[in-house]
Amino acid sequence: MIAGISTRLGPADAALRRLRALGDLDAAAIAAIEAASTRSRCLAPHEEILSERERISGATLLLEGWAMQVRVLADGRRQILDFLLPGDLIGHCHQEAPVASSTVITLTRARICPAPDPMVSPTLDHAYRMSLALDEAHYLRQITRLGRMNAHERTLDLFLELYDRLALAGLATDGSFAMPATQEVLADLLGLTSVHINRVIQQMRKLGEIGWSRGHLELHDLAAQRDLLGWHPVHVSSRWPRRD
Amino acid sequence: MIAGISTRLGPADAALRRLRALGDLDAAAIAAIEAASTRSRCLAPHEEILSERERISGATLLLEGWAMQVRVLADGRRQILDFLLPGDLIGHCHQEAPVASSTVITLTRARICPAPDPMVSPTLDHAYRMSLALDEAHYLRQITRLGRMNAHERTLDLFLELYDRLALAGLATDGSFAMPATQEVLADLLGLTSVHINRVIQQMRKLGEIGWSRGHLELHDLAAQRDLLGWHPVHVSSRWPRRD
DNA sequence: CGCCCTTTTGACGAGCTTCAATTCTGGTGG
DNA sequence: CCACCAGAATTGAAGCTCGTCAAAAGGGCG
Repeated sequence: MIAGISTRLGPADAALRRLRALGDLDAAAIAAIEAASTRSRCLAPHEEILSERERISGATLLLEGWAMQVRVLADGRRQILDFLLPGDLIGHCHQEAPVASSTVITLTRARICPAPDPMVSPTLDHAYRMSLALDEAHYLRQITRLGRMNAHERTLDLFLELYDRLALAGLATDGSFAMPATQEVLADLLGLTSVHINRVIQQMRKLGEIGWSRGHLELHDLAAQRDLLGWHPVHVSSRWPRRD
Repeated sequence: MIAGISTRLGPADAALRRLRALGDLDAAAIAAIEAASTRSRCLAPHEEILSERERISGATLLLEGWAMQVRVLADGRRQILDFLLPGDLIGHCHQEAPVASSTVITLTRARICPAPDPMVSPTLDHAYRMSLALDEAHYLRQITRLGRMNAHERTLDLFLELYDRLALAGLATDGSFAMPATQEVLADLLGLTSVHINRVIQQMRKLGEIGWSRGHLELHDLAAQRDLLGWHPVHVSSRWPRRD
């Protein structure tokens, strides 16, 4: 079992919570996820899950821990495209003979398992599609962050995104959550240097916007920060439509 | 007919070429596209095709002209997320009851039609999936551009992307293509100001990297520029697998 | 021909980077 | 239990890229 994660819950617990939040799952879907999670395997930090431009064998479900999609330029500059959190799908895509569009590396110790086939239940298929739509929303948000926000806004906006995403999996409440990324990792995601991120973070602490110590992040006024950044709930689609 | 576009070709010509480049289309697919293109309609520049957070009625196919996915911050800052070029699908997504993830506006005069239902042919369905995968690749490329490239690299990288995308639809050859975007539009896509874009462009002209006048852009050494930026062909998937 | 949008230019300032050194922290072994 | 170590956070000084403001020049279309 991974340190810092409750042992009273099944290994798929957070992931299951997230998928259920994306759409009601029927018994078949839940059983399939629980079955898949028994074939999970544990990864150390910085282990590669997918390699850019290599074939993907099948979709993977991230059960515990964080991972990141990464792209590295010829001269070594690194851009982190997105974080992957418990319950996120890795290498899930739209086509046969798929090829990884980016490298995926664990950030922390992590547990993964093969993602159950969406054919087992239309509700699971729906949840997967929602997950894909959310991925796209995250990319668009990241583009906006990098293109048109300053360092302070980028950092705050990222924290708000992480809070909402982790809350889906039950891993964040009351504006606070476990934050395993280093400032250097944040810098590579936000298109900044770790030195500058550090200065921004210190200012945010001074202003009382956040608290961050020992891997635990606290957002002090969610509502105020959200409308500072023009937040509105991500709403990619309605719930799984029920037949009346 | 739209000025500057050959009148000897059907209105769906460039779009059809692009989709055929994404995977061999069978007769049913081609017929469906040609049928859909007879129900096309013409839009003026700056007309809205989709509105963020509103319901999408169905996917749209861009036949001629350019459009752009846009997001506007509360204080008016604008980020262009991506350009949409002839043959691109608009509002194509993974789920029922879909909601637009961003606003889509025409950049030039444009012609659109309802995208034919992918159910008419598995080859068409495959082309649509390829198109989705390419969209994702464009987002990731845009994130990398904004996060880890300087102004000069961003501009060059964008031009190379546009060249490759337009070439798919037969709208670019020998390193040159019609470029309808203003420098201000480029700035809003590349996360810069139009003043700075202007200075970068002038430098590129002086260095002999590009020529750009009267809406026509020329890249002077594709190969050299490509490996300057670590280019490699976008390869999201194999062609439609043929049954042996 | 004249208007409006786009491009271009200049001067100045701010935000972020770079480099380098120092302090802190959590984990390890004696 | 404490000394030690490596990675992470922090600090300072200096400089460059890019933004801002403002004004002028160009170019296409009615």
